[in-house]
Amino acid sequence: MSDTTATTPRGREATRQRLLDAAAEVFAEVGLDATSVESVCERAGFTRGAFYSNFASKEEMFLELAASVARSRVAEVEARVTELAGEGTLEATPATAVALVERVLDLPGDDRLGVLLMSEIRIHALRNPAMAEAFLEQDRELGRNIARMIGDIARASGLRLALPQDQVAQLLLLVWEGTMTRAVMAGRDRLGARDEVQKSLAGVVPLLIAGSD
Amino acid sequence: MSDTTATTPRGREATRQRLLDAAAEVFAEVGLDATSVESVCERAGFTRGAFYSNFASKEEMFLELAASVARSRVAEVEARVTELAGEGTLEATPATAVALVERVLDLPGDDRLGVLLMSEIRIHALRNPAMAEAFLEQDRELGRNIARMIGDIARASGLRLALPQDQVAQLLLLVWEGTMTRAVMAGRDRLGARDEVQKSLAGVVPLLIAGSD
DNA sequence: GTCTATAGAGGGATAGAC
DNA sequence: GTCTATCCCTCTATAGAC
Repeated sequence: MSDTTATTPRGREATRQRLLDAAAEVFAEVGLDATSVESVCERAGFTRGAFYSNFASKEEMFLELAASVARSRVAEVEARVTELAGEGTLEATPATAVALVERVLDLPGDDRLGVLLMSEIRIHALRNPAMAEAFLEQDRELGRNIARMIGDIARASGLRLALPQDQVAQLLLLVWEGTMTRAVMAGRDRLGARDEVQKSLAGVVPLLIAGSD
Repeated sequence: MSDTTATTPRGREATRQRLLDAAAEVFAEVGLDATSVESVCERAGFTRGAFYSNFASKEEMFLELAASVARSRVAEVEARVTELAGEGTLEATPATAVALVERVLDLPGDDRLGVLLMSEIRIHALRNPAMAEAFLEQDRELGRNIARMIGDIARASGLRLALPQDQVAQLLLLVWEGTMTRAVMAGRDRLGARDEVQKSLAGVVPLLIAGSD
């Protein structure tokens, strides 16, 4: 059935994944430098031997995790934008456009741990040119997808954008990120954070999408 | 002249300050956890003995540094807002208001190292409730001052705000921070970063301050 | 008040058993 | 492929000299 190339064909992938999942939690909770390989292994139910059989080092694993998170986020947003475009449910007023933006940007794992993990990735990107390039590329890719959605909404609804698509998209991402961060810092849970983000967007989005037709 | 209470009256304060300055750099460059007390002392021109004579631990020093940075930022912004109000130079159009906002928010030390240090402080605040409270209080205080300035400008210029003062202020801070972070990550120098921030603000500010009478 | 020396703990990475 | 044992280095924090 499944291809049995080496010794534990799907076991290896499963181990890698369990280690990566555990690492995502620990990295988020205490940061890369304060994370011991042992603590990751413990949470995943392995010992250090398994870790070093799958990853060259703690840093290499962090890079892989960051890349994986970036891919997931971009793919998820792209899928939602495409889905939205396919549904043809893009008619909106400046007020109801907020819900569409929320539907696209409310990513899975964008809870307390997710925000912490993204913050951890971001600060390492600030210090590491290679990571910075990858981070900014993810940011641009997210921006392109949001810009596409914004453009679709404006076109379908006869609304005029107050700023160029790209700038609107970057602004939305920035408001989302900043508001989420502040909400998490204030101890809001997932619902409370969503609430604050919605309030922020409800203020900003109508200014960006002015009615015209 | 100066009060000679103990042994080295102003020498002690000078040592503390040199250690704090050195620590600010190292914390920014590599992060709290990757910082060794030794590296801070080396940069300040001392050895570990001097450090532990002045600070209880690395963490305690970080807290003190974070508090000091927060105080400076709040004080600087407040001083500029008050200065601006005193000058009576608050007449502005939606376009020229950008320069006033810039003049207040372009803080000293808001270069690459400053952004890194604030990011480091922020991520620890995300993980530490006590630091979070202090960080959010600084944020609110900055917001109050910006809101005051925004209100003054609108009143003096006969402009109408598109959103409540507080929300406008928070949005400006958020745009400032997000744009600066992205600019630093892209490797922009101080001038390049200012440029990007100005472009962002030039887009957003006119939407927030709509002309009326 | 600052320096040198050192104790003591922790963690990254490797080697070899199974 | 995973586990156990271990090497070795780094770092925090303290004790005592000056």
